[in-house]
Amino acid sequence: MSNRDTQRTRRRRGASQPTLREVAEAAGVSAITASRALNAPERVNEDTRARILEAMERVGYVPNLVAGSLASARSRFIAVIVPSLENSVFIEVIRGLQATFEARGYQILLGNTDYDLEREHQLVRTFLGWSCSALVTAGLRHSPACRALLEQWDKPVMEVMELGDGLDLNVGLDHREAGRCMARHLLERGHRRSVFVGACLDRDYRALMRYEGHREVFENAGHAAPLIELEELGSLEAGAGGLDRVMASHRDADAIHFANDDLAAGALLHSVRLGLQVPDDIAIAGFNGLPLGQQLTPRLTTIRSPREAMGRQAAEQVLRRLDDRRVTRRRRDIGFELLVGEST
Amino acid sequence: MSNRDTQRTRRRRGASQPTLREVAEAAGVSAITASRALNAPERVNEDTRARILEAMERVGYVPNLVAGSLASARSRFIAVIVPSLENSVFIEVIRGLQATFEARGYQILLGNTDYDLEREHQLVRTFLGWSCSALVTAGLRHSPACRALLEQWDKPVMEVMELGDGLDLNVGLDHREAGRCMARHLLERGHRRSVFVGACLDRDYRALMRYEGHREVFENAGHAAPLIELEELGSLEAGAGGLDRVMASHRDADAIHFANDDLAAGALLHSVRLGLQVPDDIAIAGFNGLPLGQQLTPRLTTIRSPREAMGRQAAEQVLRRLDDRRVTRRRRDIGFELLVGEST
DNA sequence: TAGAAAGGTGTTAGCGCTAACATGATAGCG
DNA sequence: CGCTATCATGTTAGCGCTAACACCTTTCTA
Repeated sequence: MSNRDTQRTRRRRGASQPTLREVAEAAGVSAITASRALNAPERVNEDTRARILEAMERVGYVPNLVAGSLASARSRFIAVIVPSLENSVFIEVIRGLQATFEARGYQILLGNTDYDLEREHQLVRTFLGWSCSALVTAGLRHSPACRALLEQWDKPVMEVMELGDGLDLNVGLDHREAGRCMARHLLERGHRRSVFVGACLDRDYRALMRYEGHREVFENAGHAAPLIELEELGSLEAGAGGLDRVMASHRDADAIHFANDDLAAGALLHSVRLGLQVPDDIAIAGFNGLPLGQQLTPRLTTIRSPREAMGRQAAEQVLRRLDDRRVTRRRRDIGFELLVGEST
Repeated sequence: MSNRDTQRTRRRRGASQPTLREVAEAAGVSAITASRALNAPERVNEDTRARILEAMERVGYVPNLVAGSLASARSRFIAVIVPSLENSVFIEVIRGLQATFEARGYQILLGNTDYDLEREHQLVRTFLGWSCSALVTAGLRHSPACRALLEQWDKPVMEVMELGDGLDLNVGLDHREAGRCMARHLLERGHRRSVFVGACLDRDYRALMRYEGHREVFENAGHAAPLIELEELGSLEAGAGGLDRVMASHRDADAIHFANDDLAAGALLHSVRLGLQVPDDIAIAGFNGLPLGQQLTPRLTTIRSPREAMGRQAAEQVLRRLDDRRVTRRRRDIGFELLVGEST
């Protein structure tokens, strides 16, 4: 008796939530049967299961998922790591991931690196500590320590956004080719003196890859491929500023290839204020295929990348793996589409 | 010996990650000291701590946060529940929350209800099962069961977006008053025949509150306050369609008060295509204060709500509570600002 | 009709960590 | 010098759940 009292004083939570054991007692079964009623219904007799569910309802049982994860050494978490939440591009990928994973009962753990590889490493460590079922990260670049950590991890790792030699699974598009594609289009339209305008290209290295594709095409055709780098990653205001800078420094430019649609749309809107005719005075092209570009007059020429679909496909590949089904291709090119508007 | 063998065969994970116990052995201390080296450094001698950290580094220790949470009955999770990820408004709030919580070492668990209160209840149950430290949810409306669950929960609950009688903490703005504010502005500018255009007002009930404020002002001034409801929540295309519908059904309208900036901007861009003069032929007003509206010509009259700041303030209030500091006001009006452009 | 297979449930022993209490050493004090 | 206070560390006992195995019953098979 005194022994029992001692034990009781050492309990952490006096009046905590009802536990599975209490539910089991209320239903006249063992704890493991109650556990199975939730996690493996097909292994429990139907009547027994109904009795257990009724007991759960009655006592107000809320499963302790932390305890379940510890015991089973897995959680229904999917770690998702992106470099930024400012950029609508990542939001759309997240949306695709979230919809697909949530429908299958997985919970997303969202991490934001702010374009810092060290921060990514730290997030990966934290997420591994949560026994995630899989990890999805934007991009193929990681710190060596982070790469090592992920390589020795035995669960699916998915890298999205770009295409290349990845750790495990990969769904993305070829940014260099996208840059080439737009450059070819500009040449076809007769624009020879095109300026590429990007921002923070050290962090937004996918935009840099697009520039490299652009430069390759222009230089192969015997033209220069000047580059202007802005300070702000992607906003309408920055795009307006970009147009001003091109007008000031490249007075003979006949086209601007912007790193993204936010910049391009900002420039297009600004061109109205400056009284410039697009594309006659200057052509404007973007990247992303945002709806805004299609609502402007003239419509923005851009490249649409299926971002939500990318998230969805990535999630499906990961789920295949989690279901122990064969993953047909570890690397999957999601492609892109040139949308020709009247701005070029 | 045979006993030990039996035990060994019953282990779940043969070659699992190194545990705290192994780190402790490597450093020549007990497990609890190693635990304290991470979670309560001030309670461990500096040299001992350095030795432990070095051992962790050496063996590649990754803390098992699931086990820690189970033992301590708390996690560093903050549940965040929003009705949609399509709407940039929620994204911005999430950004504010995320930045503030992440800086303090909390991890956000993001849930999307798709405007379904039953789904919200389910998410709340799941999140409580993860021993979250606090819960942030968008809006004051919940299912009765969900409300009951949250009321008996003993951790901070924060409701954001709107202002009113909440469960616990509340940071938001008065949408009815915002609707009144814009309506007064329209009257001041001489617009008497104003149409309110919203979308899915059963789900976007905050927009409905703005309409009610709008109607109150117009009716008190002796004018009608017609309402048109669109099918799509907020997109440029839907806004263009909204303008068409107003032109078709209210030929004498002199102003359109849109439920949000996406719709309003869509209409403004469409007005160019229709050859309408804004505001002379028709005035256009929005809500949200998106950057896009300020880049259009004419600039969009709208109401700016400080959404990222709302997220940040909400997070700070919750952190105060978690730090056991006094929360000065449980309800906090974040306010709004009328941005007058040339579109009215 | 014996034996195997399948179905349904229970017992036991942890998962890896930390709360609570315990202990020993050192410092501070009159 | 004995007393308490503080610091640094250790021992013990779970947190609530599920994997692994065990066992009994019922059904199927040859």
